[in-house]
Amino acid sequence: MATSRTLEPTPAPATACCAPLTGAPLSAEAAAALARTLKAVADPARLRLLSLIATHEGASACVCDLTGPLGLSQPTVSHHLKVLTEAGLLTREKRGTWAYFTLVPRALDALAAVLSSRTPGNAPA
Amino acid sequence: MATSRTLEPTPAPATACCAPLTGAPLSAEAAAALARTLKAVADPARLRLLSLIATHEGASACVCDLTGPLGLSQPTVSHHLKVLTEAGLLTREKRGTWAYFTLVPRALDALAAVLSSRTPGNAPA
DNA sequence: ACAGGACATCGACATGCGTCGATGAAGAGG
DNA sequence: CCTCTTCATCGACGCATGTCGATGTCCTGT
Repeated sequence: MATSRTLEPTPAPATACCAPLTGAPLSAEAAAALARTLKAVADPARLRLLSLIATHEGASACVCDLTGPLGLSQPTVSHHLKVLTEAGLLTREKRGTWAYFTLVPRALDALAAVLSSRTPGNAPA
Repeated sequence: MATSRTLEPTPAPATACCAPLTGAPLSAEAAAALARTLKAVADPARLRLLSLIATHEGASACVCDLTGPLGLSQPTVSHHLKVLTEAGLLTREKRGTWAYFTLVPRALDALAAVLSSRTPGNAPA
């Protein structure tokens, strides 16, 4: 629904950037944004997808490589991959007939940093 | 449905303990357990609850302290606190008429550690 | 004993979400 | 040109979940 069409594939910037969570009370907007990203990860199928892609050769895999291990239909896998991509956790690259999905390196770490009380120390890169 | 009834209030031990996620493919059971804990956190109201309790004096708060800032009804807040408690993220302590909720120190960090590719290095304690 | 406050539970409602089969679009190959 | 494979989208179904008002339980204070 929304207004009309969301053409941008990644409206959410992976995470609310930097909210310690245990440091200061979250605003309603920050909580909603963070929850949206967390909801993308809080699913068994999507967790396994992230894990499968991460451990795959080259850290990238196509849909046909994932339907088997997951035991889900191709449309369902495609749907989950879209959710993860829109959450900023995966990138899609079309190579000929195949679509290869690669996980965004820093995305999961950023999400983890928000949850933990942290002290990130230094910028990783 | 599961089998029948889960009488134990905390069936999930906060997290699947130690699953790098980006290290080896998750099993269906591990993914389900991890998703169950993540689902408890993937909610705006519950994220704000965690944040409010963490930043509260003594890192513990009663229900009456939380309904106001959240803007939700008392039964709803009580429900969310129950979900967080059953996920192993909060502990409930009844003091007289009031019920004080405190967040389990290591729980969020453990969850964050599973998400990030990490390198735990040393036990944080 | 009685009244009042704090919290949990119950039942109900609306919405969201995961899953599938069927169909459509895009490219590779004979 | 035609066919086959790969993937995305559509429509639909059923279950899970967030929210509330009403009610019940426990404790405190008069």
